[in-house]
Amino acid sequence: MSDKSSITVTLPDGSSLNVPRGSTPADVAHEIGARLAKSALAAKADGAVVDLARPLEHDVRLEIITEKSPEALELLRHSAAHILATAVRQVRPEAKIGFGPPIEDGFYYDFEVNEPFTPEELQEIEARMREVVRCNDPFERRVVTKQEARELFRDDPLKLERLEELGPEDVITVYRNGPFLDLCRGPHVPATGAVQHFKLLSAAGAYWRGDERRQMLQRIYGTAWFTEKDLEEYLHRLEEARRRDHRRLGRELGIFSVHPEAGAGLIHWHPRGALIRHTIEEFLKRTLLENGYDLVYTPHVASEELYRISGHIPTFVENMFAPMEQEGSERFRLKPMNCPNHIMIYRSETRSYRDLPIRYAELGTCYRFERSGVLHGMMRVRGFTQDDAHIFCTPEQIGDEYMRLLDLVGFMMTTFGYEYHVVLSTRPDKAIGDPAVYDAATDELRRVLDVRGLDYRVEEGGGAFYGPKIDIQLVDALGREWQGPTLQLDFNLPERFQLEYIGADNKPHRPVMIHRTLLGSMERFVGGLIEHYAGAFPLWLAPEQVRVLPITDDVRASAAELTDQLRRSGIRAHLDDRAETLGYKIREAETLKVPCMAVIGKREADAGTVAVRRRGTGRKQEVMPRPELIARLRRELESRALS
RNA sequence: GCUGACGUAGCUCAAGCGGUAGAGCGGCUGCCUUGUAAGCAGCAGGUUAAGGGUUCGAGUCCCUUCGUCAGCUCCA
Repeated sequence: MSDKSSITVTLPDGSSLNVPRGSTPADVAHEIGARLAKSALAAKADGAVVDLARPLEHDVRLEIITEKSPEALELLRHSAAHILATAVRQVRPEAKIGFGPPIEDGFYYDFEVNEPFTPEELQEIEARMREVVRCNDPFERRVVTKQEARELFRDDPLKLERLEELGPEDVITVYRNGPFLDLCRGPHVPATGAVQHFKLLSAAGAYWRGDERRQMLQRIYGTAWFTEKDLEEYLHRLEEARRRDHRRLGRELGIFSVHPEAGAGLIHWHPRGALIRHTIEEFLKRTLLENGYDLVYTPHVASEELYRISGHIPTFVENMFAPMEQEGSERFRLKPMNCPNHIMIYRSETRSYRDLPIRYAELGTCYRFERSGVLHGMMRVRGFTQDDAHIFCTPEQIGDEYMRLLDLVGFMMTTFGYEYHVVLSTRPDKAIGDPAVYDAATDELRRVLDVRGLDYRVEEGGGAFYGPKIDIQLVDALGREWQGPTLQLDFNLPERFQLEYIGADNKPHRPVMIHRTLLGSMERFVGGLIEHYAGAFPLWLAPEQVRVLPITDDVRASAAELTDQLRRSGIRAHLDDRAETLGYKIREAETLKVPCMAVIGKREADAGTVAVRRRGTGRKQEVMPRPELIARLRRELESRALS
């Protein structure tokens, strides 16, 4: 119990402390120990993160935030953003300040400036930031009235705009560090000196408030960490991502190319890439047939009428290629998606409840006119082949179908070596139809996820207007997340196309549809795999599985024979009988990331053996009888082993 | 689409203030017959992205178009 002049502070370990009213978390940290006082950055008071210098007025549960705390990096980066703005104001006194939040792995700050920042200027700004850090100015919080704030930011129109959105119930706070003052909710680290390990990364335009109709500001990105080691590790991760870039590896490994003459965003699959794709497609189709899907093919163009019925015109037009005009004919469109065509097939006969579920799958090639600025290697293109399927079923079958889908997703992702997260998206405000139907379906998806024991995140209101969905987020070898499979329920298209099936009651009923993709598009999926594997595809996917390397011309025949044996066993093998040294041939095979090198010298030719060197293992070779090599490779292929 | 940067041989990159476009790798030819990540030599390869302009003279300066990259906005 505390009297009027003191308050009780309860610490995370359950112990409590009496301190004078108005003490700060810094005081409390000091009370606990000198070490903690030194490492304290901020505090969590009754769950809310506050500054170390914020006076405590009531009894409170208090937790001191240090580098180790989960909130700490965000705090550090937010303060780093202020330091950035401080420096920018020195270099560009005219700069108007926008927002400067922490983001994953770093921070940014948006400025309205007369001229965009140059790379050299970024270096200068970074140098000035180090000055600001050296000054170790405290971050001082102050509560102000709206009128005061208007006065303080009278030269910063962007801040004023934000200010006017604050309501009377909002506490308006400003933070000062040295010469720099910002309208900011905080909290911050105690002083600029806490931000030691940082680097500015890039500058680029960014629309004010993310609205392309508003003016473009100049955004500077940076990263900040608590230790030099963390910073270096992060920069190393960026480097690693560059090293794995599918655009670079795609060219070096002979996987794909794009050509201005042929059109931006249109992928040309080279033989090696085509073989990877073929292997995946074959595996996928076999799996789908085993799982009760029917394969279909539908045309690449369709009459505009189809998209008027589906509703894609007008909602999707800006993503579609312009119509093709034909004399004496209706207008045609390149298809941007496969669903309307699959619906045509469904509608081609009267369906009975006994036929359902019907699962149509197609590797359907679609074309979308993506805005030029978004094109990116194989990941974002204008022509792509979707691993698409549409399941038509009764409302009662939804749960069962999702159960099967989740199993299939798990199988596929494990096969390619991806970890994944599951996200359930629920009804948004703009949803059509009976909310009860939408919610019941959502509950069913929830139940299915629970039955399968999957951990999942819920994105409230994140669903499409036409139905809830389950999204799968892939985690690749670098820990980056990618949009993976999506399992989208649709109440809308069956309605628009007036789909029916005859029920057991001999009356027509409306089926529901599930749009699902497991791999997304072949382009994006293979692009992702290149980066996931860093170009080193596992044996079963590698376009060239074995390279046979004769050391001299004398053993060429023996090596050619082995190549034939491998090929007859269903192994993709090539003979490299060029007049080059073994070292040269090995270097090239390693560069192309061929999983297995089979070396034949005089010893091996005489003994009928082969010296096997696996990719990336250096000089460690293993000599074995040739049938054994074939048997081992066969086993590895059949298991689709990942390494 | 927007902002900025960039576009030189197949690839990676050079070419003060505007003054005859170079190198390595790769390719081809020949020699070498090679034992675990680059053997030696020679040769070919360019309307400097395309188009226009300024200039005695443009890879270099200006404009337009196309493309690429970093972001923004938007999505398989």
